[in-house]
Amino acid sequence: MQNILKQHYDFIFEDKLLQEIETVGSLKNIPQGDILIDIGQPITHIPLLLSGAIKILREDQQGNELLLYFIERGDTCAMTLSCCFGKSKSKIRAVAETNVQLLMIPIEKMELWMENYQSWRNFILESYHVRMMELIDAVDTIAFLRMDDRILKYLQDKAKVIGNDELEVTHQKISEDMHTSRVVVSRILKKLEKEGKIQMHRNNIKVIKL
DNA sequence: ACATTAAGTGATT
DNA sequence: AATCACTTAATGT
Repeated sequence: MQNILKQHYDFIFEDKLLQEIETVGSLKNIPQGDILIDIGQPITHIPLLLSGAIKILREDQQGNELLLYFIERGDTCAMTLSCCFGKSKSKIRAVAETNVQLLMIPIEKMELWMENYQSWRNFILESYHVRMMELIDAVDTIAFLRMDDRILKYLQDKAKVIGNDELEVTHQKISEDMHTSRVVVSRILKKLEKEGKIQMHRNNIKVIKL
């Protein structure tokens, strides 16, 4: 575990902080598909992502989901950070996109480290910034791109975060993430395949244009 | 062989 | 782009 921690955070955190993280943090392995944090849940820990990828979803009153963005290793969840400061509950749902390895830090450490470690302050601020940009990007995607571009972007992002251009996914699942109907997804995927951007098989889509 | 689930298609709004 | 109704194809039992 020391190794994994060092591997991703060695250049970010100072040695003393790394040691503290090690003693205070608890290592967690989450299998693919598990919900890490759901809407309305209070936040008790800050997750540091060691490996794998997480997708962040929003949900409407009817229970329809909408994908906001993915989080990759070396990142943390900005929602969690925001909740720590505001002492509010989660406004989003986080689902393990792949098997995920996390280091959970109790939120009590947040303020303490903010005061004592410059590297921690920088990390938090940087995370906020990066996440804010992601969110703007997500809004642009939803507001300005048409469904076919949105789906292509979705497939590319997904391929990127899992590090594999072969996606095991059904049209139905895509439609849920994109908040549209399966029929629309099928038609658009068909179009993308004709354009040579993807290849389709049952339960499997290969992304050509990355 | 049959049931189930995934994907394709035309028509309508 | 959404929805309906229906078909076809793949897969599990």
